[in-house]
Amino acid sequence: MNIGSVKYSDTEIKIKDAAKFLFLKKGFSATKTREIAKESNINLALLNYYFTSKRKLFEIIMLETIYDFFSKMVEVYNDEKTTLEEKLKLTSSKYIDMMIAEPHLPTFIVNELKNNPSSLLKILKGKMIMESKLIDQYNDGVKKGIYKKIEPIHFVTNILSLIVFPFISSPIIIKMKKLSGKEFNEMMNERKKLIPKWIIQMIKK
Amino acid sequence: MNIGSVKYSDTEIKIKDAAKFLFLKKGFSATKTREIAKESNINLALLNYYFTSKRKLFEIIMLETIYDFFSKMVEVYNDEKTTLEEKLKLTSSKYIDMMIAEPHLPTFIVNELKNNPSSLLKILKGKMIMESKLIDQYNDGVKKGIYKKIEPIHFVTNILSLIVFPFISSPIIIKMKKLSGKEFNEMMNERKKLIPKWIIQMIKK
DNA sequence: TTTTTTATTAATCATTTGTTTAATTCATCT
DNA sequence: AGATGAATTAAACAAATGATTAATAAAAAA
Repeated sequence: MNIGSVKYSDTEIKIKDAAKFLFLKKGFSATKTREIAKESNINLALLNYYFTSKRKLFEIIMLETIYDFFSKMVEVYNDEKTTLEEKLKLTSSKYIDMMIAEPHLPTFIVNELKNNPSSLLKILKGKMIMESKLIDQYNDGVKKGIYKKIEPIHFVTNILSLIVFPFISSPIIIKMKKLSGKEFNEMMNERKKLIPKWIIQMIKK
Repeated sequence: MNIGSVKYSDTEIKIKDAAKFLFLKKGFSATKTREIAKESNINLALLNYYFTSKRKLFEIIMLETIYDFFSKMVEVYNDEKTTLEEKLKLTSSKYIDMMIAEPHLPTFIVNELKNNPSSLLKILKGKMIMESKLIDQYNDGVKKGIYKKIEPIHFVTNILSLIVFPFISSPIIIKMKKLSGKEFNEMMNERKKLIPKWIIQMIKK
C-alpha cells in the first residue's frame, strides 16, 4: 500500500482513508476539505497539520493508488512460470475482482493521469509493461507461427480495454441492458473467462 | 447539435462554446464561471442572464454532447442497408475520427454519466442499441451457425471498449510506448481497420 | 422621435472553501 | 509532579466563487 515504507499514525490513516474514498468518488475539485474532515471524524485543521494542503494529500493518495493498480499488472505480466494464456486469465480475474470491489478506481486513474501527465506516469515506465515476459511470450508465438503479428501495443491495449472499459462505462451498460448492480457484477464475472478466450482468438492464426 | 430545435443568440453560442470547451477539459467543479466569461469574452453576469446558473448551463451542454455521441451510434447500428461487418467498420471509423478531433469527449461522457445516472441516461434508452438492426444481424448469424452465441451485451460492450478505451487511457498508452501525440493518432487510425477484424474473429466460429 | 423592451456592464453580496492562528488537551520524559 | 513537545480544537482569515443588483447602452416597437 505505502510506497517507500512510510509510517502513518492512526489519525493520518483515518484522514487518508476518508480522502481516498471521496477523491475516488468525486475527484479533486468536487471534494471539499470539510467533507474529508467530517468523513474521517477529525478536526479540519488536522488535515493541514499532517498533510500541509489538500493538494499534497491528493498527490499522496493518487500516487499510492496508481502504483497499486499497475504493480499488480506488472507482477502478473512478468511471472516466469505462467504461460501467456494463464497470464491473460490471471489479469482478467484479478482486475475484475479489484474493480468490483472498488468501482470508482478506473475512472479515477484515467482522470488523474490526464491531468498529471509527467510526474505520475513515471510509475509506469514503459519498460515494465512493454518489455515484460508477456510480450516476450507473444513475440515467441509470432515467431513460431502460432500467433498473428500485430503491434504488441495493440495487444496490450486490447487486453486493458476489454477488462477496464466496462467498469468505466458501467452506467451505460446498466441502462442499455436494464441491469441491477448485482447483475452487472455477474456480467463482469462472466468476462473473467471470456476475455482470455477473445484475446486468444484475436491473435491466433 | 441542438435538441428540440432551440434557437440560440450569438452571445449564447459564444458562452456555450467556451463552456463546452472548459467543461470537457476540466469537468464541472474545476471550471469556474469567471473562466467561462473570460474564454467567451462576455460579462460574467450574462452567464446567469442567459442560463440562470452554472449548473443549468452545464446540463444543457452535457445533454447535447451525450445526445450527439449516441445518436451517431444508433444511426449506424440501425442502417437497413449495411451488413454487420460494414457497421463495425463505419462505427470504428466515425468514432475514432470524432475522438481524434475531440479527445476529451469520452472521458467527459463517462464521468458525467456516473454522476447523473437517471436523468441523462433517458437519452440512451436501452431499446435503441440493444434492439438495433446490428443485434438482429448478429442473432441471424448465430442462427445460421456462422457466429458463436454470446450475450449481445458482451458483443456491444466489446465494440465500445476497443474503440473508446484507448482514448480514455491515452496518457498510459503514450507513456508505455513513448509515443508523440501524432503517433498516437496514427495508432488510432490503424485501429479503424483492425477493430472490425478483431470483433469478427471474436464472434466467428 | 419617443417609448419600451432587451442586452450589457461594473460593482457588490453572500457563501464557500482552503488554510492559519492561538489556545488547550494529551502524552512522554526527567 | 513538573516540564516539554506533540496532538487536537474552535475560531478566524483571506481569497475565490456563484449569483444578483442597479445603472447604462442598444435595439425594437410605437
